[in-house]
Amino acid sequence: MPHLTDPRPQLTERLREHGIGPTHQRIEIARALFARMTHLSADQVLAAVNARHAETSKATVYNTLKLFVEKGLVREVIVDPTKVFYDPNMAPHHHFYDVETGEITDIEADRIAIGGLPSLPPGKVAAGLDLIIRIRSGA
Amino acid sequence: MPHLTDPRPQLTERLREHGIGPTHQRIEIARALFARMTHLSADQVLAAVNARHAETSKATVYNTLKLFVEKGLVREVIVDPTKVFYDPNMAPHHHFYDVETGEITDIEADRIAIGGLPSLPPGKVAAGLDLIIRIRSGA
DNA sequence: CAGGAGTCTGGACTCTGTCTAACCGCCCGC
DNA sequence: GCGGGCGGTTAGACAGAGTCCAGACTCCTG
Ligand SMILES: [Mn+2]
Ligand SMILES: [Mn+2]
Ligand SMILES: [Zn+2]
Ligand SMILES: [Zn+2]
Repeated sequence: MPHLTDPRPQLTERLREHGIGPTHQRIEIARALFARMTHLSADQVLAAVNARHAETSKATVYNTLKLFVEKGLVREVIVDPTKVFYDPNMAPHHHFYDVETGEITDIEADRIAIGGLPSLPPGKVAAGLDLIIRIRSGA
Repeated sequence: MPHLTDPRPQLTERLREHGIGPTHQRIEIARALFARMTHLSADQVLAAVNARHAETSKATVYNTLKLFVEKGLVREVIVDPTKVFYDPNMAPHHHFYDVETGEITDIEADRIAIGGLPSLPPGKVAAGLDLIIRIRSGA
């Protein structure tokens, strides 16, 4: 009996709740994201999942991350022009992005008030609102 | 005598104000951006500059856009995970991003009030604040 | 005219992400 | 048990954005 509870049954349940068939690879990818609760790139997910021994291909990591986004299990964070990060925190929130280190930090949404949002162009609906505060080490 | 005034002297002056030596290629790249006053990708700049006949290499377009950003002549807009857009509008402002068409539209900064910004991590200074409203065609 | 700093360039290269066609594994009907 | 079917996985080829490099060009200066 492991000291800490095995997270896999919880992850399996979470995948099912989102209409995602829980395969071995999908559970491991979800575990990489939800165990750390940090912002990981596809490459970092691939490395994390295959850390002990090769389990999952690059194609499956990309396919699965796209599926997770479609199903609302994780969201994309677009701050670095060279790669997408995946965020297991689905609560409304914003981000600090350190342009020197690449570090991404959450900002709780209710700490920030955004007022006077303009009306959307006709026939359009909002699909998301991203607020990114770019920071660097002090002058 | 051309019907409209030649924009090149004005562009030359603008480059000099930013400490950028005004070469032929740099003037043409600046013209592509400031004549249109829209958000262009590096590829679109390359195409615009070479529309009549080949004038400027891909390497020079990338080098020059990076130089323009360093010198504060234009800014990057990071909304599309596959490419960077360059924005000649340096006034503080935000963006609509249509996730279906890729269209980027400006939102004047003074229409939006952002309150309760959290204190920055210690030793860090703000390098920029980006607000992106992702939109798509209505349900 | 020689030297040198700054700039420009083709093309090779890297990296992220996509695609394809084969393959695997599980379930289900027989 | 046996044969299909079907969703899922895979290696590796491929595509596109962006970088790097070594050579060439431009222009100024001594
Ligand atoms: Mn890129
Ligand atoms: Mn990319
Ligand atoms: Zn986050
Ligand atoms: Zn803009």
